[in-house]
Amino acid sequence: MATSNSISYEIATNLRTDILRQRYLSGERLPSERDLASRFDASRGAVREAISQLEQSGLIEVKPGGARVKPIETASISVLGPLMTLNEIPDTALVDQFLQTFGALSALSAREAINHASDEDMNLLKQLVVSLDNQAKDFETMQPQWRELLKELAGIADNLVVQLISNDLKAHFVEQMVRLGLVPELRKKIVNEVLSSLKQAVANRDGDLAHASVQKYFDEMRGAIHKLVDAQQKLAG
Amino acid sequence: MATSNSISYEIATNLRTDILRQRYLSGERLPSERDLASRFDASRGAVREAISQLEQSGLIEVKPGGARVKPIETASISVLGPLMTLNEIPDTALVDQFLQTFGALSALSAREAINHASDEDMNLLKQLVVSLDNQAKDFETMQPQWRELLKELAGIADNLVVQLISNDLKAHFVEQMVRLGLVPELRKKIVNEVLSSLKQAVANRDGDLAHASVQKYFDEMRGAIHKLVDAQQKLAG
DNA sequence: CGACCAATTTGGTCTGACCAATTTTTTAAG
DNA sequence: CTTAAAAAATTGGTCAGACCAAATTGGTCG
Repeated sequence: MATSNSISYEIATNLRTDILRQRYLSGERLPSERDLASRFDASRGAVREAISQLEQSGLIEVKPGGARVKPIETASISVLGPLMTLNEIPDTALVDQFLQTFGALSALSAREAINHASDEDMNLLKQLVVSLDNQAKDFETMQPQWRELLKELAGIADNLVVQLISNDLKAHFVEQMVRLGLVPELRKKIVNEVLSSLKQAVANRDGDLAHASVQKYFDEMRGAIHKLVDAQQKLAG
Repeated sequence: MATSNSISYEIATNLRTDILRQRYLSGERLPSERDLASRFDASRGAVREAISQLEQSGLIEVKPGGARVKPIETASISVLGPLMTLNEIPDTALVDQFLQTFGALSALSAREAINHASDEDMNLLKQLVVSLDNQAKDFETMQPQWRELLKELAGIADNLVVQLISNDLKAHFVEQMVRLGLVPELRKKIVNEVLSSLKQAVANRDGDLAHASVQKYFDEMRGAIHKLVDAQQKLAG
């Protein structure tokens, strides 16, 4: 959890929030380390560690003379989580973009997994899919098994790049969604269709069908979450 | 450039390499900060900054008592670049995985861009595609324009998540490919097909076709690079 | 052999200092 | 008054030495 206590962590969080909230605009200079140290009532060392983190996440560029804020678009994925929790209600567009992207990567994993799975892998996948299909079709009960399935698919696909990306996305995003209580209501009809085609894909070793199935599931989630967030936003006025 | 000079950067690079080379195995404890300081002939502060970077990239977990190495699969994308440059000849599977993943994301961008582009955007895209088509079909001359096109597509698609991921992938990977002299030889026939369908996609606002075209281009690259790396590996024995 | 306790080690933080590069201010020249 | 050069102040990079609390280690005792 990256030393979730610790002064430097606190400072980094504070500065990151300020930058993402555009309290420091892109191109602007950050206060000097000495300033920040006294402002946060900490030592320069602690401030430097915090700044080092922000630098590695691409939010600032620090060089002799001063540290400057960089445009958000040039940052690293690690800013996604903080960006998500900036407001009580998450940014609809951002959530949608996340689901779209994560969906594409998951679908990719699914295709590759099915195409390259060993017989043993296939048996495991069959079990998981059947078990998913035999369950109540509401999001919350299915979610853990979906994650298990996706994790298994990722493992079988054995694509380190996707895996690393997914780490970042999950670490910095998925948990936030759960924390924010974003529980979408999926249409049973669609879910059944997805599960059905997924079973078929596993049975016939049809990677493309698996790809399409997973894609469809994420698209359904996108729609559902969109509605949900819209509703939340109306409540909040 | 993340303060590419600086002692702490050097230390971080050294330790990262050691970890990726599995000189420190997963679960193992790293030497203490004081040890590392004397070993690198640096101050503890510098070592701490280096360690802070490794921690943020998910390679180690540091807590009172000692820092432990984590399994690579749980790391962040930022380790891709270092992983790529570990050996003179890049890991074939890794390059392939990268192209597959980056291709999927680019294809996604292309579809979304075409589907949501303004008339102005479309005109720009038309220009870029035509300009690409009017060119020699070898990789090196086309590459800059391809990157320009992909960048433009990403901008129009306006998917921050994809953008951030691409930043990491590019920063930590693409430049390494260029540096390693990985210049694939694409088949002109395929490239022409891709460009042709891409033109058509732009002309007809066909997002799915754009998706398929970009995908096809990356697939061709995968094949070409695969051959190329194989050849290099044979040379190196 | 296992449970318990003291000594040691380790990370987290602080203070204060020095250097080189950069920025800002002052000064001098046109 | 503008501009260019020089001096002063600021800033990041690094170091040394110190203290604390948590964790590890090693020895001791039941």
